[in-house]
Amino acid sequence: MVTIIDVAKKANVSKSTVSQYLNKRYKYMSLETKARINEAIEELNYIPNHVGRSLRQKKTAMIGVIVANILHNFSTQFTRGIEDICNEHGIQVILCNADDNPIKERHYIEMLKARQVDGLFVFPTGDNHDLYEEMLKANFPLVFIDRFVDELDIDAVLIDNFKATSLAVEHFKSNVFKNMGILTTTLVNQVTTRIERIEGFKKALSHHNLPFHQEWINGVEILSMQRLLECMFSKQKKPEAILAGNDLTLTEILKFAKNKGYKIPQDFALIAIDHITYASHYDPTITTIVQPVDYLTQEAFKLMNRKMKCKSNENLKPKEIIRVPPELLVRQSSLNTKQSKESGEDGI
Amino acid sequence: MVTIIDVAKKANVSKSTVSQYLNKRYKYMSLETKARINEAIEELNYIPNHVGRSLRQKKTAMIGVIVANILHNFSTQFTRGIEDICNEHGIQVILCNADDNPIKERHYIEMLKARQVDGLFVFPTGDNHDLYEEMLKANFPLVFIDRFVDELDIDAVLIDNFKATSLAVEHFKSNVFKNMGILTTTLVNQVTTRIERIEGFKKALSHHNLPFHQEWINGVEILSMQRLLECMFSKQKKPEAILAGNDLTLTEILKFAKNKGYKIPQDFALIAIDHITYASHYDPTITTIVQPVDYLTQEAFKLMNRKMKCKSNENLKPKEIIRVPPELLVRQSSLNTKQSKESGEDGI
DNA sequence: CTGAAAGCGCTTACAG
DNA sequence: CTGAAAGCGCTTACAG
Repeated sequence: MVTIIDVAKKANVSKSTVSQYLNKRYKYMSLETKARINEAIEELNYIPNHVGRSLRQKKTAMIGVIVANILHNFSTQFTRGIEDICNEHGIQVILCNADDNPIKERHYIEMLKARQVDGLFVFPTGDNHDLYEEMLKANFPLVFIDRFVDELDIDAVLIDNFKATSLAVEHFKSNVFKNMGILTTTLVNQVTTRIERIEGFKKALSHHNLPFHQEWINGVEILSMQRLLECMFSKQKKPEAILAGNDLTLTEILKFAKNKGYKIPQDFALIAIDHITYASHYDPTITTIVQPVDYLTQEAFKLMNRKMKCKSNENLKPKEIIRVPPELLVRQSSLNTKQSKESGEDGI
Repeated sequence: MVTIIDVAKKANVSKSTVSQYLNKRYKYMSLETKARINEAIEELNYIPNHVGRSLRQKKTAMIGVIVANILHNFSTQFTRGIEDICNEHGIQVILCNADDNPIKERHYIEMLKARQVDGLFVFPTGDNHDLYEEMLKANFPLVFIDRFVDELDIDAVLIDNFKATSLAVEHFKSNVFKNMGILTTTLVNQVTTRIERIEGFKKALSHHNLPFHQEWINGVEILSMQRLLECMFSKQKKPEAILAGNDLTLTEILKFAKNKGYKIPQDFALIAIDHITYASHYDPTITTIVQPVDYLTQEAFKLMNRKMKCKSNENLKPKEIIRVPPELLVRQSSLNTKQSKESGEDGI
């Protein structure tokens, strides 16, 4: 392992000077010295040890990302996006998957703090308020993604869930569907997301004077979804249109339709929130409401960057919740075949 | 920030003793000292700084994973699996996406080495032989995944491509398809994977005395696939069955079928290599050849672990290429509707 | 059973 | 314009 001392010896300077060179502080450096150091580095194939630097500088140029559940496509999208941006800034990303498990989340937060990451993006599982609060007090750069915690003044970036649900309801309405429901995943602690999507859906129904059916408004665990759907569709009165709250829910609904022989959109119309890889070639093509992930990651990074830069609490703005606007991509699954015969934007 | 010195002061011992405690070397430690240190740690809410430890111990308990292209589902599967195992061993994973770009790959390798990762899993893009060789010489723990480089003695873990392609060919044959083709992605440098799947396919054809059609055996860039498929299907003689070399290729084939109105398996049968999320509820359900990811990650970790443990070259085994056996999951897309009416294993 | 000292590879005032 | 010294937070022989 070649170190800064080896370079210094070879170039006949002190390690201080080599360090100046490495940090591009050329101001007072003679061209000749610069050239000699450069040469030594090349010859020795020297790569500065980031651990030494991190210890001394008390920063690591690493940030942690703890996703609640890596199986959601959105987690992967966010990770890719943020990694790209961080990479441009010389920051490395450590990815952790809490698996919807607050205990794992706690473990990762502690691990990442021990590793002295400069900041943390968390999709909070919602059960480690003491840890969050501690980090907040210590002024540790922390940004929540996709979810936030009401009681804590921690910044967050997330989709505008009210906009998303109302886009869905309006689109269903304009396709002359009246009786609609929403299905989404939920865990006991993910209060915000669940409340927002479900509340947003209810609000939109009432705003548009659409009938309200409590039994079609559900947030349940993935494992209960087949049973719930069977139950819903065994009744006399069935929903005409369903909004899937996320990609994993969509999978369950499609499985259900396939197994029971329901045709979409003839038997029920369908919209899914989230980017769905196969949306444009599924049969039928699937109407989706997508998050502008690029914009979202940019905003998230901006927030983080500001926090990483300011050391004192003083120049901090109050809690900021950034809501990015979702977009409706109309395809076949949500079109009323009895009313209109046009196909989706990139359909058949 | 509380350090080991704060703990030492509070517990009235030296920092050496605290360090012994932290490293669970209790052998010569009085119970009373132990209790005092434990108490001090609790009270101060002390978390040992991993950077200091890393610098001193010359190891970081971090490993890097550089995937060639994160869009392949297999990359995500591998990452999840290896992260789980590493986590059990107290190792953190840093994930990087080379985006099929050797320049990015080089950049990441250098970055991760500067960060002193203890080992590296790489899905090699195939164009940084000098770097690989350098690491090999330096006895740096390096394991290739999914691909390997012929000329270099670097261990690798990958699917048995010959088995995979022959499973597909045999299954097609037993469904009385004769005229089959293979389509897969390729980049100039991914020589091994491409050769193996294409060679394996050819071998299986000849082994089973099946007709060989050079024009149906292709490895091209994703962006050229639609054009290629159009061309293939515009000819008088069309393939009866197609093997998709991976998930991204499958997407292109499904898009093509959808856009051109081809029915699967009536117009052509289809098998895909890789785990496909929607395989079991797509219409038709899709026959796949999946990699045993758990087994694969375990083998990969075992190799890595062995390399991380032995310092000298001496007790190293010669180059090891571990090939994990793929599994065929029969569903509807590959069944000959003219011959048999049974449906897939988990289909309608 | 415990502590003083050295050192991991860097950076950063500061002196000259 | 360059270098000596101190120190970041740990661990590890070694001494007692």
